[in-house]
Amino acid sequence: MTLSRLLVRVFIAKLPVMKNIEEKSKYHHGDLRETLLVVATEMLQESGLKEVSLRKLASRVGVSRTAPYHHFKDKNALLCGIAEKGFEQLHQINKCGSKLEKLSVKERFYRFIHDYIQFANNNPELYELMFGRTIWKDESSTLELRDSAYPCFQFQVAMTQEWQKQGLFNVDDNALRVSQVLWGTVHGIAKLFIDGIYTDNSKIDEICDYAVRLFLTNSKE
Amino acid sequence: MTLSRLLVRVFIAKLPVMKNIEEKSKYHHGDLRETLLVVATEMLQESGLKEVSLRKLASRVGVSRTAPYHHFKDKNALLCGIAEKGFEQLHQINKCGSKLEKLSVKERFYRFIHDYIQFANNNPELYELMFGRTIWKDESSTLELRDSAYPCFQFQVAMTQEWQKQGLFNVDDNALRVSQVLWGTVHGIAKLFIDGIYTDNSKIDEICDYAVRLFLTNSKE
DNA sequence: AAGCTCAAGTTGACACTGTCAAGTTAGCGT
DNA sequence: ACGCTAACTTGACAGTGTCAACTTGAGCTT
Repeated sequence: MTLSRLLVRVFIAKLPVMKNIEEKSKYHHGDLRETLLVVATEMLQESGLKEVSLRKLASRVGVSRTAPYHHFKDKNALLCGIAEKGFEQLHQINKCGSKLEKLSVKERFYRFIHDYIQFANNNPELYELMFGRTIWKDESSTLELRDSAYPCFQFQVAMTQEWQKQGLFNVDDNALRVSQVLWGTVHGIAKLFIDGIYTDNSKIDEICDYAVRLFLTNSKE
Repeated sequence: MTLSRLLVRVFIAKLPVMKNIEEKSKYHHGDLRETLLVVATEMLQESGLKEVSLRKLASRVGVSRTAPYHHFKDKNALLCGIAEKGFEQLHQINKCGSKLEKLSVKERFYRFIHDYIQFANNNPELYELMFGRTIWKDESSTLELRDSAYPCFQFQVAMTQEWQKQGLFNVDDNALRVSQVLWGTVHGIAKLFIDGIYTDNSKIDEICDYAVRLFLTNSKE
């Protein structure tokens, strides 16, 4: 939080735009867009989605209320920008998990489910935003958001195909459909925890275990 | 919508509070609480959660901005009131589905999954409210809400136990955990549709089929 | 070097929100 | 007939997203 903000400052310092090293009298901010994203993400994770307001954000960054509008069409576009980065993170996690070749397929499958729900639970507000209707319903998602989210979705289908090949699921089944059900399951469990309906976080691992078990009792591997 | 509102009016007419049949000069509304719930539900289903504002609601009911505060502590309490009725509906659907004794267990299981997702899809805004963090997170749920939601949750565990007894799932497995995973799956799929991430509604049935298949390939029945 | 352009930043304003405090109305039981 | 009190009212406040109109200043052209 303080660190990430510091990194932005360093980044700013490197830009040719800055006249001198001291940050005084900076009518032009330098890289306001990036700073807004970073600070907004901080606010999101600290106090939740409904606490993120453009005005508070602007004042926290030290800029006027309407300055953000020169970098984001509206609030929704800003939120899409935050979510974008979230999808890159999640995609990264999935890629890492599928590369662990020392593990058996079953173990990798367990790892996927576990890591996914862990990510959601570690970043509840970000996850809420990434998969919430705020940014998806009514065609409100940005093009850039879709560009970062769709590869993440597709990767999950690809993983499912791999699991099918390795005998975890029937190869004849439609991979997209299987993946949609699997994703539904992890998404649903994650949401029920995040939204406060499943309240006992200490049972997360146990529930993941059961999810794996229910899907794999009949697998060949 | 028009019907439900009419019913309320009829209800009002029956109340001794009303001085005369014509609805003029009604400083005291009669049954404002119920009317607010009905009209708010209409607004919710017509235009979505974020379009429901106390002020619009009040003006639509024909009452001053702050009148609702004499029947609901705050906006959250009103929303909880709406959700309450939703849970009673859902509970009813589950009860009906489990009573169809002509069907086989497998068919009843399919029926549960299908009906659940159908309910969510037919009442997307209501479902969003019922299971959203708006009313659940931060201890914001009303006592009355919990009184209507918990039985609904428990019924799903009871159904799971029944399915275990009938050989659909291992009897030795913890029913609560199995039910949590099953519910996670239907909830997740429902949410992904409602929130606009799964967009092709014509594939709902197919996805339900796969969900059932993935869970039941190893069942004894 | 002077001047122009145009993105980046500014203030003021508007309509909307939830909610509180203080006042008014009228139905009920005594 | 009279008050009590729940139900309902208006006024006010702080907060929101967003638009229109204005200012600033960095960088290119001449």
